[in-house]
Amino acid sequence: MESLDSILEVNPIGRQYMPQERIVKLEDIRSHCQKCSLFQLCMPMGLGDGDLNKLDKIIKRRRPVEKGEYLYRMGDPFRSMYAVRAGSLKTFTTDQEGQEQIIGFHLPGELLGLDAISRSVHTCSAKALETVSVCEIPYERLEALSQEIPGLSHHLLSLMSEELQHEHCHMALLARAPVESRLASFLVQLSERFKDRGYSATEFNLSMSRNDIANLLGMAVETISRLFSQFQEQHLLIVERKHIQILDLPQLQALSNRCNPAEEKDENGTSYSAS
Amino acid sequence: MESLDSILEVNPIGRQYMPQERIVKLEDIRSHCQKCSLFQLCMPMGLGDGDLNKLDKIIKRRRPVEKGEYLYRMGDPFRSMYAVRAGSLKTFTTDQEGQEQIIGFHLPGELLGLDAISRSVHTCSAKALETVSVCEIPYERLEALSQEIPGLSHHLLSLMSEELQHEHCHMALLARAPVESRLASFLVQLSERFKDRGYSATEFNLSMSRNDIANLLGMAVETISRLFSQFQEQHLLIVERKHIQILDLPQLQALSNRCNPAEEKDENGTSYSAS
DNA sequence: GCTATCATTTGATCTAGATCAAGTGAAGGT
DNA sequence: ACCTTCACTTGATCTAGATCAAATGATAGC
Repeated sequence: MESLDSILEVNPIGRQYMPQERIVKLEDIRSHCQKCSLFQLCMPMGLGDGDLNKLDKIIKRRRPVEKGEYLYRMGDPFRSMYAVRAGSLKTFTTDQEGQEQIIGFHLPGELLGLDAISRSVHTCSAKALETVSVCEIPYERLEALSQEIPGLSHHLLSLMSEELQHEHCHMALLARAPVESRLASFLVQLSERFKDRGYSATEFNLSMSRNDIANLLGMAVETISRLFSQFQEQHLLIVERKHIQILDLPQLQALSNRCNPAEEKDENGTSYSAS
Repeated sequence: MESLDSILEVNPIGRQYMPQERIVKLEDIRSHCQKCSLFQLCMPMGLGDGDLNKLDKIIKRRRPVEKGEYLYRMGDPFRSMYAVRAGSLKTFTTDQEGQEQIIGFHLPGELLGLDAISRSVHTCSAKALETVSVCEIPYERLEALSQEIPGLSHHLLSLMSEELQHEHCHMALLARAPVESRLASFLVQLSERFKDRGYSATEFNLSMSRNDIANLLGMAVETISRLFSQFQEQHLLIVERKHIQILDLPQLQALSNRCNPAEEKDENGTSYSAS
């Protein structure tokens, strides 16, 4: 019996968002972090075989989550973190008026749920954008394990710290960037994430609706639509429905004037002036 | 010789932003987490005396950072975290064009630097808004300590998770909220933080400029100014220069329609529809 | 295959909030 | 005490992007 890993691996480029065609019997699956092609993404530490086995043992597999279903909801008790194996999700909060605010989209190899640690309650909801397969990692056991495996808790901190950095960029985007930069930035980021996962950086499918993109980027659906058309006219990309082909990645990167480290240029004298 | 703790404690309400009037000789200060009035804020774990002493030993005190000076800069190697003892700072990133994006303001009892863990380089700069006194916590030693003190690394994770939650709220604010809500939300949050620190929830001084507030909230200075005037006309508050007196906190809370958990109302049938 | 529903596109307006342009007032340096 | 500078306020305009309004195309259920 084939594991989901290999199914994921044989998925042709740009098709990682297609529903799985094969049905995998739950009882036949073992987690096998060691063999998981995503391992480097979700737990990239220098673990020995023994440690890997320990980690392996606490990881549970869940029944795949179908498109539109929740992995967890805001307010649910926090018991586990999740690593995406295949498919994609969105996480979002809901305010008093029921207005949804999307926090992010999550691709294979990414961990979610880390924001719930402090309150032991999920502070956002996670909903499948398409059929999703996840590894469930009971937090209590992970924490116990981190006493045994040095470096594990540093790794978790490191992951959260990266998430914080990413959100800082996103804040800058929402606070200052014009709409073109926002969408460009979104696309460049997606492109990078696909590349990291071994997929094409220039051709992929969007699993989320225009509405979701608009929501994430703090703009109206219509604006997203117009921008896609505009980018296409400018020969930056070709878009057809969910399918994106990027033609001019450098130009998109230029547009997405991201809040990059701005590479230490310490020769400016303005530094110490109070503002 | 008086420690900074007691200086902080005797500061009259609403004056925590005033520069310290006393000069404290560095060599006379011991950290003394045990006696620090802020301890509950920065390290609220159930630590025994032994553990407290261990923590105490690794904490260094730095020369106060004067207004306008940097505690650290984006790109600096990450070696320590910092706990604010007195005064306040802002953290911000700088993009390629030198545009600054403020991430947040930091009050006594708050930790900063956690976002730098993953890259071992600071990803934002921290600048004093007024004279600031901080405890420096060398990260390497803290990490070593977390092997000895169970709960310490959970606490760090918990702190970061809270920061993530806060930034999710802030993202929702930037993405959707009208300007009145943004400023109201900012003020309500400040009020809560002051209250948590034992200060007045309704009367305080802003250590940051209108410009900084505008930057944080993604709007123009002029808009901030107009809103302060408007809120004053509506008798929500009295503002004079840096000094704020909140008259109608409930109304401000109502305005700041924050991305609150929206208290589980699970009876809605729309839940499982794909979006 | 047919139909209802929903996502997306495109065009036409409208407006919240930015930008521009003067003032005004505080604070800090000499 | 005076001057310079810089933070803040207030008013007038301008515009990016939202909202409103159709039309079109895709998808799912029957």
